[in-house]
Amino acid sequence: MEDILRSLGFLCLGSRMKRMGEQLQADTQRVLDRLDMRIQSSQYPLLAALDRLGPLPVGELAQSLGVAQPGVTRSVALLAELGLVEVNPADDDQRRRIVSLTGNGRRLVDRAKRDIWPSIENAVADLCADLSGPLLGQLSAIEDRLAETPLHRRAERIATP
Amino acid sequence: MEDILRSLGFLCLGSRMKRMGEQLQADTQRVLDRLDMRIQSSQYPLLAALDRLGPLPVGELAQSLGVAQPGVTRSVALLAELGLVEVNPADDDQRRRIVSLTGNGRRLVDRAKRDIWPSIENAVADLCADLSGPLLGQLSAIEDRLAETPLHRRAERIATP
DNA sequence: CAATGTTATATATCAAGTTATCGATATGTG
DNA sequence: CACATATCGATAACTTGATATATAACATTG
Repeated sequence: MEDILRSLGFLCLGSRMKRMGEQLQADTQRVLDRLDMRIQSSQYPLLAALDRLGPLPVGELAQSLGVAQPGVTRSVALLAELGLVEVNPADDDQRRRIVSLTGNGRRLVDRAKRDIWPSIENAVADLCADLSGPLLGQLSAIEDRLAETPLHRRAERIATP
Repeated sequence: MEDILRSLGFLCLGSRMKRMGEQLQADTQRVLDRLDMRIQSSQYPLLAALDRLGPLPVGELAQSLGVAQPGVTRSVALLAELGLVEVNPADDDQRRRIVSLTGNGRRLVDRAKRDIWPSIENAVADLCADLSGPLLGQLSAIEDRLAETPLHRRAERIATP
């Protein structure tokens, strides 16, 4: 069965990258599911941002993640519900709401950094290893490799030391 | 402001590709909006599939687009509402519903192929021109170029002959 | 040939992104 | 100081992807 997005080349690059991104996220989710991490893979970038940059107001969090502000508001509400982040008004400006990791959030991130992220990162690096040349060719290679060996099996194989 | 997805490299490749795909689709939409095409950019792959492969049942359409079947069912219902596609039961198997372009759909696709798709394709090709080397570097270059000159301005500059 | 199983599609629900808009707080100026 | 304007975040409505499940038609088999 012909893969239309692949055949259309540059014309549908956006749709194709979105599709690949979704597949990678879904595969990553399967890796996370095997451990008892019960949050969605899509929430990790927000936690990682707080880890790297420290407490941030909603707007700056949105900027550093490259998504629109309402998306961050929703994610923060969800993570606050789970007790992983908390929100406090800024001292100097009552409009700004500063998001920070809670103790539980901190522990989860530390554990993820130690036990999980390395194996995901290695699996994706393995997926993209030794690629070169034009973008469309690299994308095709990644799709082919992923069809052959899904990401969660690569994460098994490449156990973290 | 640090771009977290970029900093995280392979770990968040899925989120990053999804984000880039969404931006490309949104930019493409802006190109389409300037003409009087009033359908969403995300519907074009389905129309292109019917154009290239001819009438297809829902399931095969889903496979050739690389998306799940319910998504196709919904898109088809929408395009049928607009009078661009029609659905008929297969002769031999009453379960299969064959999707095909209507006269209006055919005309829209022909017009898009002549007037619009080439300029989008050229704009994206321009965006990706002269890239080589590792994937992450190419993605960064595309993000940088897109921030400097959005796709819809590239489509203006590179008028189709 | 009736019962059971399989397949194709539709429907329901959820997730996560978007834009547009509202309310509350800051800010700046006449 | 008061009022107009700007900014921050929340909310609503929509889009489009996903999965799970229901329904209807076909296939198989005892």
